[in-house]
Amino acid sequence: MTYRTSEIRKSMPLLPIGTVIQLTDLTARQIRYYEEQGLICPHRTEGNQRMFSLNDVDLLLEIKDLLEQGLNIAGIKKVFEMKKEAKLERKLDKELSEEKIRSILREEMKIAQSRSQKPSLRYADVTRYYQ
DNA sequence: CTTCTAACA
DNA sequence: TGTTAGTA
Repeated sequence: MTYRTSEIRKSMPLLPIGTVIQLTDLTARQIRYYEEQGLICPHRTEGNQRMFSLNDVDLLLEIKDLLEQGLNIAGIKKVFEMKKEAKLERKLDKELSEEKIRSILREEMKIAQSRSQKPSLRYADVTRYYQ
């Protein structure tokens, strides 16, 4: 299973608030309040009922943990924003390295083609990973 | 019976 | 944050 499909599963809104209460030991009041403060954003059904994903549960457990460590809502917001920035940076780094790999493969193919009309074994290997 | 919003002794 | 009232 790919990383992306597992992320889709974790983002799928499946749990009603009652289940989340059991999973987190938070009260309904607390969960709704954290949403009101913008820390979480659970999906809503047609009947306006909240449906939480596994990611939402993880987020709530993290909120609970940070709260127990003495942080207030504002502090938690800052922590989340920092994580968001860190994710963005890692994404940019990843994209850069992938582009780097592609450019190397392009060079490899040029070299391989200039040496013979028939693709070399190495050239065949390379093309499997290119586009 | 569960969940939602709004309000407050 | 707890709790309650009145809904859906």
